[in-house]
Formats: sequence, structure tokens, C-alpha cells
Amino acid sequence: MSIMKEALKTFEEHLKLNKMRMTQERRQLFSLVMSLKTHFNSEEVLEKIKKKNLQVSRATVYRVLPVLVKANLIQQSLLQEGQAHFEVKWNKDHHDHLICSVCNKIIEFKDNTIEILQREIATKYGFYLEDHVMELVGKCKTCKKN
Amino acid sequence: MSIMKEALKTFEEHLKLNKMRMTQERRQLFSLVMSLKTHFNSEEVLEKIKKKNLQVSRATVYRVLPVLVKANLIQQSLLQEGQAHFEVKWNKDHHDHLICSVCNKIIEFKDNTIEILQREIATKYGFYLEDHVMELVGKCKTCKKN
DNA sequence: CACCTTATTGAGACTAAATCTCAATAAAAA
DNA sequence: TTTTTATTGAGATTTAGTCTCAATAAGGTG
Repeated sequence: MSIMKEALKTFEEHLKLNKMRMTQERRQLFSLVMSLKTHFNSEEVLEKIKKKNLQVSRATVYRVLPVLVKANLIQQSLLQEGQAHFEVKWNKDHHDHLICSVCNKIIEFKDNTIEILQREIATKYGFYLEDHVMELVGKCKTCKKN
Repeated sequence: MSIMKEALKTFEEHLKLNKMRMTQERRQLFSLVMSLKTHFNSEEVLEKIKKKNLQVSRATVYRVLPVLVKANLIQQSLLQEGQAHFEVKWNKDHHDHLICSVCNKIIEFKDNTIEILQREIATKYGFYLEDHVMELVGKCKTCKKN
């Protein structure tokens, strides 16, 4: 089964489990959002909808994105500068971010040792760890020179 | 020299360096903000101003907090739920946060091994590391039980 | 299939947080 | 003391997101 179909099934199951209905709008948003390769925010999704002449309103976008988050298909990232940022999570390994303070370039990385240490810290303080955010901010290779 | 006086000097130097002026309003905000022990947001600062009958407007609060950030006296934390959050940074060790997803309790911690690993990661990707945010989200000891 | 219940939608009003405008004021340099 | 120019406050404005409610449509049931 293709990755997209599996993701769609996950979405459908999440909806059913919560007595929610699969609608044209949700299907359209699902396809649009899941095909995005980079970070995006709600307004960008809205723009793409207009460009493609899809019939999904602003209110619905703002209502469905959190549903996709709950279904574990996308995740909200905390590196917001005003607007809520999202990225596709489905079928992707967890990763953290290096962010350039000059050009805003985002590089993804993963470090297992840090993840282990994080779990140890949580345990030490009696926390049950659900999630984490780690963002390293600095100047990228290119911007460092200038 | 007292810690507060040193911080004030830092503030004054930052202002002079940027051709900015020390004003009554900035002095008042400096004192108010630097005495805060916990995380705070702009509206909370505004409330405290009203309670103390200080003469500082909303616009000025929103203008001066970023100046205090640039002067390295406070830092903006990214765990915002809508509003921009700040905390005093001056004279405090860097630390990261454990946040309870139920009661929003914040626990500060510091882990040197992680900091070293972070620097290694930055180097690996050619970044000059300026700052980082790490937030572990989960259920705290108390909320875990319920 | 037809019916019925109820979740969902869209348009636009509304809200909250933050920013902008511009004339009046006050720092600090001259 | 005068002059220059950064800063301020009041309120208008913007931005991002939420809310309302009548109309619609999903999807279970007979």
C-alpha cells in the first residue's frame, strides 16, 4: 500500500474514532498538506488553496490543521515568528532543527545520544515524556562569512 | 557593585551604543522587569504597571521589551501559547525547560553533556551557534497520576 | 434507496496581541 | 540655553485566529 494511502487510512480512522466525518474539504486539505515538503503556516495553505481554485474556507483550514496534528500526520513546530508553523510528520523520523538567524534556513538533524539524555532528564524529574523541541540557532556556513 | 547596578550599566551601555536614550519609561520598565522571578508576558508587565500607577504606555512596553532582549538582560522563550513569553536572563545560568502538558508547570534544568553535543552538531553543519531552545513536554509527577 | 440525525461548512463579525502613526515631549549634544 | 532628534502616548490599524449560525452534507438506519 502506498504511503499516501496509509496516511489517508490513519486519517480516516482518526476521524471515525472521534465521530468525525470525512468531507470533501478535509480530503482536499489532507492531499494538499501531506504533499508539502517544507515547513508551512496556515496562511500559506490558504494561498495554495486559492491558486488551485479549491473550495475550502479560511475557517475550515484553521479547523482542520489541528485535526491533522491530533491524527499525528503533521506537527506544530514551535519556531513561530508570529504565525503557527507546521510540518508533515507522517512517515518521517523525528528530528530537530538548526536555524540560521540571518537567512532563516532550516536544517534538520537527529542525535540519538541527546534523545537518550532527554529521556533520562525527564525520568529524573518524574516526568512522563511526550514530546520535545530542540532548536539550535546560529549563523549558517554561508551567512557566517558575510 | 550590586547585581542590579551592573545590569543597569549594561542597559545604559547598550543604549548609548545604539544612539538610544535613557528615559524615565525605560528606567521604570527595567526595574520592574528585572525584579520578576518567573516567566512573564507583555500584558502581565502592563498590569503590574497599572497596579503600581507607573506612567508607561502599552506601546512603550511593546517597544522596550525587545530592547531588553537585545541588551541580553531578558530572553524571549519560545513556549508561547499565543503571547510572547519572556524571562530574566541576566546573571542566570542558561537552562532549558520541562513543561507539563496538563498543568503547564515549568521546571528548569541544565545538562552539560547535551550542551556539548549541541555544539558538536552545530560544528558538523558549519554553524556558528548563538543560542538554543530545548523544551521537554510531558506529564509532571502530579498530573501523571490523574 | 430514502430518511433522519447531527457534524461540518462558509461568510463575515469578532477578538486578542501587537504594530503603526504622528503630534507633543524630553534627552542630551552643541 | 538652544537645538536636534529620539521617544512617547492615544488611539487607529493590522494580523492571526476564533466564533456564530443558518445552510448543507455525511453517513448510519430501516
